[in-house]
Order: sequence, then C-alpha cells, then structure tokens
Amino acid sequence: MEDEDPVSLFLSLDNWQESHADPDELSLAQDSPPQSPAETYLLGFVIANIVGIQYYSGTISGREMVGLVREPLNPHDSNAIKVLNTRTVQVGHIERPVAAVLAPLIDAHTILVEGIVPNARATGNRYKIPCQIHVFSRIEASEAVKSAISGAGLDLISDSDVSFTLSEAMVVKEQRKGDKSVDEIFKLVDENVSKKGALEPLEPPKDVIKSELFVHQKEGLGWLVHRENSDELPPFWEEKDGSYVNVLTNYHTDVRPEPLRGGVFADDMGLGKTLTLLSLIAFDKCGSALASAMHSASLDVEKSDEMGEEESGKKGKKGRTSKKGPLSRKKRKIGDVRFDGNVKGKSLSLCEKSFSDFGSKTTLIVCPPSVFSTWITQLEEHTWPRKLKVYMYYGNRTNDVGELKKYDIVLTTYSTLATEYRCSESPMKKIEWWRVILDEAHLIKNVNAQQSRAVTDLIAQRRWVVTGTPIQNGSFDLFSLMAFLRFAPFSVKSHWQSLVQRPLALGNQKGLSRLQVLMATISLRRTKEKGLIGLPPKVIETCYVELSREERELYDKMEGEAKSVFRCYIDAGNMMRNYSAVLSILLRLRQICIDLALCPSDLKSLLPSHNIEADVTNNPELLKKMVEVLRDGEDFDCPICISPPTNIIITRCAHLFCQACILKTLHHKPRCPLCRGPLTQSDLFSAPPEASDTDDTGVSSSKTTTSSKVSALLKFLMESRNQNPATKSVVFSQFRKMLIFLEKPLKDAGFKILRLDGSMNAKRRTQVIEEFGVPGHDGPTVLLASLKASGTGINLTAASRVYLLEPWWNPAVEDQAMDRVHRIGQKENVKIVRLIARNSIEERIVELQERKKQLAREAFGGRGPKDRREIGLDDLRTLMSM
DNA sequence: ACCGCCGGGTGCC
DNA sequence: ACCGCCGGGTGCC
Repeated sequence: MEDEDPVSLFLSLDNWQESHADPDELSLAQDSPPQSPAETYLLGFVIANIVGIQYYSGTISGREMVGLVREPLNPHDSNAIKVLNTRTVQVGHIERPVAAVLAPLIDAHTILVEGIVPNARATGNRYKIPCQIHVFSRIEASEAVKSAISGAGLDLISDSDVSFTLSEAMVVKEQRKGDKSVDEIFKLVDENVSKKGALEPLEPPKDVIKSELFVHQKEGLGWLVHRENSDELPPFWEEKDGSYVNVLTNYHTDVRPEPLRGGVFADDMGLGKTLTLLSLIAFDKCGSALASAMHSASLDVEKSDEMGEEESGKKGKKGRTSKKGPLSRKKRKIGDVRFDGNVKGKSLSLCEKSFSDFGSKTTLIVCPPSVFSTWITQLEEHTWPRKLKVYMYYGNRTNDVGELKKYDIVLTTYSTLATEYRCSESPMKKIEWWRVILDEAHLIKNVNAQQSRAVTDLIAQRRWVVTGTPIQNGSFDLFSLMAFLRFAPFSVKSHWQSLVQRPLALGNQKGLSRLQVLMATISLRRTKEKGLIGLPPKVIETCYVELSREERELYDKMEGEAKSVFRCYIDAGNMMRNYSAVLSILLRLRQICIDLALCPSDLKSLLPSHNIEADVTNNPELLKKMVEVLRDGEDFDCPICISPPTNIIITRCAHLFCQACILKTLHHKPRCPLCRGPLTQSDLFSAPPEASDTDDTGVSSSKTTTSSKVSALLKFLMESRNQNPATKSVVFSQFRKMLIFLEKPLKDAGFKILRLDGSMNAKRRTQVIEEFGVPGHDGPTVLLASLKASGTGINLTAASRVYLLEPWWNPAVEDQAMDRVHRIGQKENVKIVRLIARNSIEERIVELQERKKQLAREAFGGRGPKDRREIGLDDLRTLMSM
C-alpha cells in the first residue's frame, strides 16, 4: 500500500520540502551557493493591498509588521500569499495580481519578502489594507528580480536611503517616537528573566511518583509547572493600560496574548529529565495536588475576578486549601474549552473526579526508538503500579480518538508519526492532546520535513521539547522549534527571518539579543558542572602523545599527500563533489594517529591508483570504516525511512541511506535528498555487511608492535592500577577494530577486560554492563566500549576513569561518552583522559571542536550559518593547516 | 462597496 | 442590438 511506503511518503512530501526547507541547511551545496539571509539585501518594496479582510478575524492597527505566508494549496489560486498578524491570525491575502508576480520568485527562493503595514487605521477601508512588501534578494539576482517585477507592471520602490532592514526600520521608528529603545527593552526582559530564574522546588504527587526527587529535579519540576500555568506575558510583549503591544512588530491588541505553555527542557544528560517529566504528568492525575503544590511554590500570577467556580468548589470539598489561589483562574482558562461543563457540580472525591473528568489529559510523548524503552523502564522504576496508564502507539490506525484518550500517556516514535502524517484517518491528527513532549528532539533532522511537519501540526495545549544536547549542531533548527512551540510571531517564517535570522546574519547585535532573551525565557538548561546533584568532580585531561619515528614518518608522508590532493580539489572547486573521498582520506590520517594496524599492512600511499573514487569503491574495508566514522557514534537513521539503515549506502556527497530507499528516490529524481546535489547510481557506494566478532580477531594476532597511543594508554592504566587496583576504567574508541586490537596488550599487561560494541545484541550488552559492575579483584577493570553500543541511559558508573582514544568530530559525542560514567550514582572523582597525537590532524580536530563549542555558546542553541555537523571548506583548511 | 466588474434588460427622438 | 447604455447584484484567494 502506498501509505505504508516510506519512499512514496518522502517523495510526496518533497514539494513541501522544496518550498520550506531552509536554504541554510544545504551546507554541501557549494557548487550552487544557496541563498541565505546574509547574502540578500533589500531591493525595495512594492505596495499591495491586503484583500478579503472581511473574511478573517485577524486584526491589525497602526504601523505593524505582518507575516507573509505562501499558500500553494489554495484552491482558488496556487499563487496565493496569506497575511498573518503578530498572533498568527490571518488578516487576509495579498491581492491576486501582485501575488502572481511574487509567488513564483518566492517559490524559487529567488526572493524573500517581509510585510509591513504603514498605517492600517488611516485607510479605514473595511475590505482592504495597503501593505508594503519588502523584497530581498541576492545581489546576482537583483537585476533579474527588478525587471521581473517592473516588467509585470508593479512599481518597485527603491529608495537608496532605505538600506536598512524592516526590523531595523521598526527600531528607528521606536526611537523616533521617544519610546524605549529596543536595547532598554531587552534589559527589562533580561531582568525579568533572572527574577523568574530563581527556581522553586516542587514536590511531585507522592501517590503517583514513588521515588524521591533530587533537589534539582524538584526545581526542574517547579519550572515545568510554572511554564505550563503561568499567565505572564510572553517575551517582547508589554502591557499598557490594559492593552498589549508586541515591541518587535508593534502589534497592538486589547486581548491578552496567550502565554506559551511549554518550552525547551534541555538539562544535561544524566540529570533525570525523564523522571522530572513523569512528575509533571503525574500532576494531571490530581488537580488538587497541583493546586496546593503550586500554591506553596507561591507562583506569582496576576489575580482575576473571573474565578473558576469548579476549582474553588473542589478545594472547599476536599478542604485542602480554601484560598482562591491564582491557580483557579489558570485552571479554568486552560480547561474551559473542553472541561467546563463537565466539571461543574460534580461531587466525586477529588482525585477520582480529576481522573474521570480530566481523564482526557493525555500526554503524547514522541521519541526515537532508542529511548522508547527508557520511558517504560523509568515508569516502572519511579511510579506506583498502574498509576499512569501508558499506550504504546506503533501506528495502529484502528485506534480511535476516544480509545487513546483513556490513557495518561501515549508513547510513540517520530517515524510512526511521520508515516501516519499523510493518512487523514490517523487519530494522531485528530486528537487534541493535553500535552506533547518531543524527547531527544535534536535527533529530528532538518531533512525530515515530514517529521518536523508531523510534530508541528499536532494539536496540543502544552508543547515541550526535551533534549540533552540542545541544538548544539542545529538539526531541528530554531525556526522549526518556534513553529512547533507555536511561539508567535516567531513561528511564522517571514517574521522569524526579519526579527532574528536576518539581523543575526548581518551581525546585528539585536538578532543575538533577541535570540538570547527568547531562549532564556522558554528554556531550562542545567549542567552537571554546577554541582546540581552533588556529583563528584570531573577532571578532563588532554594527553598529547608523541608519535614514534615510524609512525611520524608515515604520517608526514600521508599528510603531505593528502594536502596535495585536497589542493587539487579546492583549485578545481569540486571538494564537495568528492566529499566522501575527502572523508576517507581524513579517516586514514586519523587511523595512523591511533595505530598503524588500523591501516592495510602494505599501506604506502593514500592513493594507490591515483584515482580516489576507485580507491573508495574497491576498498570495502575503508568504506566500512568511513561509514563508521560518519555515524560517529551518533544515533543515525536513514533520513528517508527514518529507521536504522539496512544495507548502508554512502553517496559521493557523503550522505548515508538504506540502499533500497536511495535507489527508489533516485528513480524519481536524480538528486541527493539531503543536499540536493546531482546524484546517480554510480555515485553510490555500498558498505559491506558488518563483520562478526570472529572475523576480526585473527588480525590482532598478526600484530606485534604497540602503537604510541596504545602505549600511552597502557601507561595510564597501569599507573591507575598501582594507585588503586580496584579502579575501573572505560576506554572509548569509535573504531570497533581498535577495541579488538586493544584486547591482547591489555590482557598481556594483566588486566581483566570486557568489550561492549555494536555487534552485540541487547541481551549481551546488558550482560556485559552487569559483569563490569562486579567489584573487587575478581571483577573486570577495563571496559572497551564503542559509544554507539553504549546507548543513551546506559550506566557505567562502576568506572571512574574514562579514556577517549581519539577525538570525535562532534564534541557533543565526547560529552556523551563521559556522561556514561559521570552521572547520578557516581561516587568517585572522575578522571577523563583524552589521548591526542601531537602535531597531527587530531590536534586540529580539537581546535575545531573548541571553535564549534564557542559557536554553540554564543547563543545557546544559536546555530551558525551552517549545519556544523558537516566539515566545511574552512574546516578542512584548519584540519590540514592549509 | 462613495469603487470596479459582471451580466441581464433594454433600445429613436 | 453581433452594439452601447442603464442600473442591480455583487465582492479575497
């Protein structure tokens, strides 16, 4: 059936992706430079009417920015452009003749448009409002755009003085009016944030949650509850005499803007986010618990006269608290749509009442398959039996809405959701969820337009994004995040572009500040470094290893060769076209740094045939390694079927897919679904099936010498053993073969070792971890582990030493490795040793990591102009000192 | 909606 | 009259 076929699904959504995908994400499309806000500039504006306003409820007054959104599926006109106000309520449409000219240019990514209504009140027309549409384009396209617009009879007004962006225009206007400057406003918001930043601990309902929470978890719970129930204004809104203004768009309204019920929960891994979230959900079972808990947390919420009778009645009945707290109003407001009628006048006992009447408070949890079981385990571990009813949803479409709403939690995966997205019958599209939680949201890749869209279109009152590695490398980009959270006006692309993205790209401080305020308001992130859970300190030591003479000679020779190859690519401008070859060469250099045994024994040159493509194609071992490196410990799903890939294919542009998926896709369109570069079957390289354990063991026996890296490791391990023979260590490497090579020298040195790698099934892994925990002299002291095999949530706290045999491209992956050991339950001081080969590519990888970390810090979650997971041209120069 | 546009009714001076 | 002109109905995309 077509609905079941992920490839058909992917292709069917391709159009949507074409017009919505962020051009910034096309980091590899170097040969046809993508449009990005940094490269666009204001050509001028056209005046067009917003028509049909009598049909829509969206209001607009005075001078105000509006959102312009393409509506290609409009049945009356495929060129339709709808106009939204700051609350994302539709105001009208751009009049047809203008839309007919602009829509094709917008769809082709030739222009970006932003709308501003100069003065809505002055016209006083009930049917239309004039609007300035500011047109941005790349400089190369500007003449073509100008003639296209003028040729169609539209007047493109380009005042040479109008060289600032729309958002800057707003600032100028603000200042002219003598209002607060935007900077002052930010300051105010900042103070507000820090005031609210003081976290109040909150106890979970003990009749649902049986575990005692750590203080930081109680504080996290307090924050979650506060974010769901507070009525404070969202950032960038101000109240003036009972009316409200958005200071960024200048939108005025008498209707109080809806608070943002939810946000980003981005605590470090290992701080117990799952338990905290379960505690949040537990409150849904019992309204009074929340009421009294929140009362004691003394949340500062404005008073209201329209008190919910049902709440005060409930409280009176139970006699827990008679005071009409701020809760009452919020409760009513949250629930009024669906619960008002039901709740009034019932006299059941409180908890039961909540359960039956608020029984439809169902939380949808969307997570990757890898953490599906974590939720189940945590439920068993931390909640009383049968208190929270969980339904595991695998896409069974026979389930109707009513059935699912009987549960407290519906647990599903991103892929299930994405697959169901196209099915209009799916209950997932009909249910109004009480709350939606996206777990490990960073794993949603941007290419997965269908995933982003499926979660964004979910109907829910509260929306949460949960991640332990917040947007470090920007997969689920910030705009998608705003869209999912329905954070108006940032959830409208043109607003996002003009208010944040463009200022940011232009290096305008306002973009950054806005972003910071935004994130500070809606997100919570605590790191373990702050001593939240009294975790013993962690020391990270970087040990620089000198290569032996033999290693050094070979390395220098290879590096020289690599440089000359890269220079050829760069000069020819086809570096990105041969990306997989580039990675394979980098891989070889990295292997030499660790152990020559990782390379073929007859290694004389990187390029035995002077033909890199042939080399890659004919060297399955190299390819396999390449695939491993590309996966780099990250949970990797085929972006087409969104599942762990089978028969991995690597493209010339170094993207990975299932063989079947990419072949089907190519059949429809000869382009890479990820970077959209041209792609044919001859650009696909397959990796051989994973070799079994026994295949590799033979290799190690032929090995006689110990590499510099391994010697250094041995020295550390023996030193540690001399200090305390009971100390356990974990050695991480991303090369599975290396873990096998390590076995012999470690055994020879008298260590009792265990190995944990990707070839083991779940049962065997659990066994290994359990065995590793055995204390004393009988127990093993060294665990050789691949990160991939040590899935999230795995606990290696039996160890207190971590050795990272080589640097990872992505520093977040290293953090993840350390977190296996440095997490709740760790009693010892933790020492982490990173082994880095001196004067080698490894040193420069570390350099690159620092730069990436800096980028991530600049705006928590602020992604750079590119997806930083990929190695760019500049990165390559750094790596090779070129 | 104080417009434009459409289409039916109508038709010398 | 295969026109012009009149005036009512009507109205985003």
